[in-house]
Amino acid sequence: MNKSKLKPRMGRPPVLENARNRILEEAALLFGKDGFDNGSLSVVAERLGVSKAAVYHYFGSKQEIYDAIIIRTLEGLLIFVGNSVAASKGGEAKLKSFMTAHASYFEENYWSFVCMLIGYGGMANPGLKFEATQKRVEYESILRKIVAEGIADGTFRNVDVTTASHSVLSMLNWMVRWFNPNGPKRAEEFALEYFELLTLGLSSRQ
Amino acid sequence: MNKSKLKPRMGRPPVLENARNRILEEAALLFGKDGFDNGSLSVVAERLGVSKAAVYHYFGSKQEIYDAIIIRTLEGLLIFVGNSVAASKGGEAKLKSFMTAHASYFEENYWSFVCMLIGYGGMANPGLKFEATQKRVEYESILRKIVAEGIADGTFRNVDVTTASHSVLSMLNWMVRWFNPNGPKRAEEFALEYFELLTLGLSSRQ
DNA sequence: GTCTATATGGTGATAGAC
DNA sequence: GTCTATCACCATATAGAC
Repeated sequence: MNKSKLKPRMGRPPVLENARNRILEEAALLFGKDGFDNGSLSVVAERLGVSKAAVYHYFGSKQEIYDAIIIRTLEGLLIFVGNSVAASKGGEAKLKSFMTAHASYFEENYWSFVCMLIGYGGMANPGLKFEATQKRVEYESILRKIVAEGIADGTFRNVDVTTASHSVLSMLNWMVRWFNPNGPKRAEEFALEYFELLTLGLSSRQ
Repeated sequence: MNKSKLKPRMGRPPVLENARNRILEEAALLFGKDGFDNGSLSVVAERLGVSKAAVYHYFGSKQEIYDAIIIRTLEGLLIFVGNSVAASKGGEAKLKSFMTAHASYFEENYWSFVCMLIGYGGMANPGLKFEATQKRVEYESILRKIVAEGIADGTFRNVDVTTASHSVLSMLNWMVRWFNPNGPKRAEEFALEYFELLTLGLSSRQ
């Protein structure tokens, strides 16, 4: 008999301040933990205290949200690591800066970074936005330049630039496998240890 | 009017020979390419020419199929790499064997391996079967032993065993990011290059 | 052992009121 | 800008016939 709604609206619905950013952050947390497919936008909406439809007001699709996370994370990485490297002089110092800055940024933006790594292409993801691919190439080229210049000025041995660059990125990115954000060890420490191992080498031969 | 089925069965339905294995192979291919969530069992069934229900006759759930792929792949890796290492003498030779055998096995069992890497735990997967975790630890301990013995007999510098082991596994596993199964370069070549770089070091200092 | 048919449930996405 | 309500879809998984 009672036709009135259970929860009559008393006024205007709450406005979501800084909506796009908050959605991206919540989504990154969710996708990072549960994966892109398992992370539901209903949960994102719920956590922000709005409806799912409200989320769709700001982004056209789930994929669009994911892409935005990746692009944003890559952009930040590029700037942060780029600046850090630029502030160092000499091949070894630059390489060390690259590695520790990368690790720092990874830890600081943990879930977004995890998001990026799991959908990173890697296993041949053709849907990846061109913009992201471009930024990734740009990022890798910073590292390649460090290695190439180090070889040119005699700081580094005459190794293959691609092999060396890839091995650095492998160690840094696979760190997600060992790193625990709540653990005692900072990502930067990992990076430093890798740096020393890689530059000095494992072998005791001279 | 015609009540007869379009495709009346002439006899017994086809028997799926070696059913479990064929399901695992087809599923590994699918999961590796599309991911666990996107890979549908309907497709597996279709490709094998049976119904989805038939697949469920052999496995209780989708997760069970996935787990079986991982376990099987890890078991094979453990045996293959273990034998290869055992056949080599000396720290450097053993490490080289470990790395090249790992790469070989990776290439030979490409899609299953990709399956394993994407759901590998890494990003804190609590659902991972205990059996898989155990095998992973066992596998890692082969490598740790190589490094530790190499340090003990003076072949290697006195590095941190965990750091060194992790850097080796990082390079090998993140290879999935650069390796193209249809490309000109074999996985073993990657591994060899990483081996040389890691043992000799990047720096030209003596 | 395999089939057809269906239960069940959750997802992304949309329409239209306010 | 946000809501409620709902659509359309497709997945896993199951029941029961043959």
